[in-house]
Amino acid sequence: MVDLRIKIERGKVAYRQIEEAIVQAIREGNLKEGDRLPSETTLAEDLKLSRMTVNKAFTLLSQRGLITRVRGRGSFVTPRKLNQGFFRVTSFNRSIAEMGMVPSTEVLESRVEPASGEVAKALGIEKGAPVIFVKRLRVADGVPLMLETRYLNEAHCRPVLKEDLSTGSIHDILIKKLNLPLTRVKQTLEVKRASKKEAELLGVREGDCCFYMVRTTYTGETPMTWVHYVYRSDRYRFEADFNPMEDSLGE
Amino acid sequence: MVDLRIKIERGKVAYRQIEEAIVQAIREGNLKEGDRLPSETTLAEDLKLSRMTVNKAFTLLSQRGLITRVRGRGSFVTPRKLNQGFFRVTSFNRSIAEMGMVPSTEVLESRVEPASGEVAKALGIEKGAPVIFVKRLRVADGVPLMLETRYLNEAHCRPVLKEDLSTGSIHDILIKKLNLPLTRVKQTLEVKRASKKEAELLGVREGDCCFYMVRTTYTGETPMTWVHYVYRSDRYRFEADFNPMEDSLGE
DNA sequence: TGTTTATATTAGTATATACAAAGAATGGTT
DNA sequence: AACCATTCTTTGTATATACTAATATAAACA
Repeated sequence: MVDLRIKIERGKVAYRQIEEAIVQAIREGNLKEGDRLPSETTLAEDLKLSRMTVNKAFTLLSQRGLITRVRGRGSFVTPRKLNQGFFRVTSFNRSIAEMGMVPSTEVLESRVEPASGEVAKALGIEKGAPVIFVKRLRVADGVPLMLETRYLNEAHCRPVLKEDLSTGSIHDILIKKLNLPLTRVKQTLEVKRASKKEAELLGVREGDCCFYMVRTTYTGETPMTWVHYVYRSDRYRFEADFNPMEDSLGE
Repeated sequence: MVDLRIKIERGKVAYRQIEEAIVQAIREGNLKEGDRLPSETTLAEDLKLSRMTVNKAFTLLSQRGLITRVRGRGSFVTPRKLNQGFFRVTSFNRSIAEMGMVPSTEVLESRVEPASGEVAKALGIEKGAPVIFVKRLRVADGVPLMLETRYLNEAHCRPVLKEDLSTGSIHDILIKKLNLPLTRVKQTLEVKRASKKEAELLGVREGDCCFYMVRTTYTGETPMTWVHYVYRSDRYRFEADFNPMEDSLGE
């Protein structure tokens, strides 16, 4: 059994502190995949809290997929791939943080260049018009997970270049700093073999299969960004949990 | 204030019944966007349950995004206008038709068998209980595209076996003929290499990368089907087109 | 009239308790 | 050894209670 050494401070929400402490323990390796957590009862006694408080923390961790609970046996750290909702646009940083890992970003390239025919078509601008080009490697706990190649509509997104692209999400910058609400998303997802360069950056072998997502985001009817994502398929999976309501699954 | 007319049966989990009743009220239009729900206290009194039980149901509904709770004001049905298309999954037949091809289906296997541990767990039934097993090859213009392995909750879906599984969608049969609305979908999507048998059926080489989707569909909180899909990744891709507003707002 | 103050309502959190249900461990019987 | 029943551990659910914090409402006041 692992000793968690959690210190509960008063004034803050207790079950969140438990949750956070366990996420951190997982992140730091003090809790590894398959490790058993203290039982709700013993942890409650240790922390001088009610079992229901610990129970609530465990329930939330279980809902996040971080732990698996089995009645009569105990609670265990879930071994799992990383998840991302395919039908959702969440920031990379947020989803990684939710999995209990530390996200980081390496900016590989970043410049203004004239749009190629393909880019111009995707962004609905004229060929040769300026676009912002950003290439970044997204990392979780030091492990490269995803390669992002992004083109932004320069006419609307120019101030992005002044921002620090190695920490924040571009998504957030557009919404919060440039006040460009993303009102529509179109994306496709397929499987692609890693090129030599992609394989090097992602730390896989050339020819390994990756998820390949292409996404266009719009403000109103104006395309703002066109992004290609290459995800390692051994470390990533897409997850969705939704209410289809009525007829959406039919045929 | 809307009268929910919920009837709590004993023997079933109470907070799930509340959850389900409210989801159904929303689906049937008895609760509309922005409508206020009864307060936790009054609903608890009505149903002769503890407030904490109602609180748990409301918390879950809030986590699912179906209701919004404001301390001091009450709980309200979340407006979903901005999310149209968010909960959509383009079905196999529809996407094939959209590409201008003719979908067809070959039923490979179809029988009732006792549930393995894994299947039992997925469907929330007892190991060894009967399940309907269906294996089908989905084809477009004569080209095999997807292999579907499906387990159905026999207790609820028995009449499915009388239906023609080579044309219609099983979803349609459940919804229209058995009156089992599919109210919730959970699915994961990853990349998998084709086994020898899968490769033969799909007409690809063994070890080729495929999409591998696992989907559980629910009627209320009861799992109805558990399906594994293996898609040829050279011929198939996933598309989405939706409005992400709500997700973009949150931090 | 407009503003402040007190009060009621409502969700958020925390506790203590109780029993149910699933799994593990034990011990005895055949 | 194999099998069965019993007991223990652990999570799952439900209840009753208490207090906090955000909001709304009503009353008091200037």
